[in-house]
Amino acid sequence: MSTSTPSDKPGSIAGDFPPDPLLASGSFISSDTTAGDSSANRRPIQGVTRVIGSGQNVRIGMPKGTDQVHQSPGNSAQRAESKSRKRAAPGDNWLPPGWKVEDKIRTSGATAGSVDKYYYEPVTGQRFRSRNEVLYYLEHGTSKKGARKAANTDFRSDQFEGQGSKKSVRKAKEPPPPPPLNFDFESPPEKVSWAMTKAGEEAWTPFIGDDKVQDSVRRDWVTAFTVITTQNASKLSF
DNA sequence: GCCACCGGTGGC
DNA sequence: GCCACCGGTGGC
Repeated sequence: MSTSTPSDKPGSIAGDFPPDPLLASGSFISSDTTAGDSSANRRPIQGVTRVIGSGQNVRIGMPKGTDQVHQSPGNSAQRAESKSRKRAAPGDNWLPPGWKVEDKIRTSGATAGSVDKYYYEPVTGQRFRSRNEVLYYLEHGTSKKGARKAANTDFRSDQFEGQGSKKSVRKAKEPPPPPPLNFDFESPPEKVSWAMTKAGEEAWTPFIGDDKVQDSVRRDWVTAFTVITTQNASKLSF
């Protein structure tokens, strides 16, 4: 019983939304969709899964009365974050707004009971298996391994970049193009307004003045934000 | 010892 | 061939 009342918020505004997604790191509201049947589930036996918005971390399930640790988030979530190898993400604070995290609990095998985390890109629904994969995607705009396919179908091709160019057809193996981090830190937009274009959806569209910000630009923002907060967090001096 | 990450594989 | 899942490992 998903209870996502589409019609609440009596006098909900419509003009100026306060929080700029780029500034609010882990805060995000997500209606509890996916009741566990939508699409992913081809196998007969499957573990409990839980999709949540970024910013929180829920762990549920527990095959067989195994009494596992009762997670106690506490505040130890600010330990080592510098290293880029393992054990890097305390929480999911590094996740850009809109991304979903799915905790999948294994139900069989020698590792039954352990949890796998999957990250979903908000627009395409692409799935990633680790923080590294997500960061790579954010920075390169593509995943290393030809991407596992998307689950969603909310494509929104950018309607620009004319230049009548012939879009290179993705070659099987081709080193990713130069770092696509395009953000002018020197002179960022003075004001950005975010409007919800689809009620009930997490589709916020940025506007600068009356001009809609290109989706590709929006992505650059996300990338810049992520890069900064995850790789240079301690040395900000812009 | 814990746990994030990724390789590899088996089912569809 | 695609995709979800498990196994195993290496870093902490």
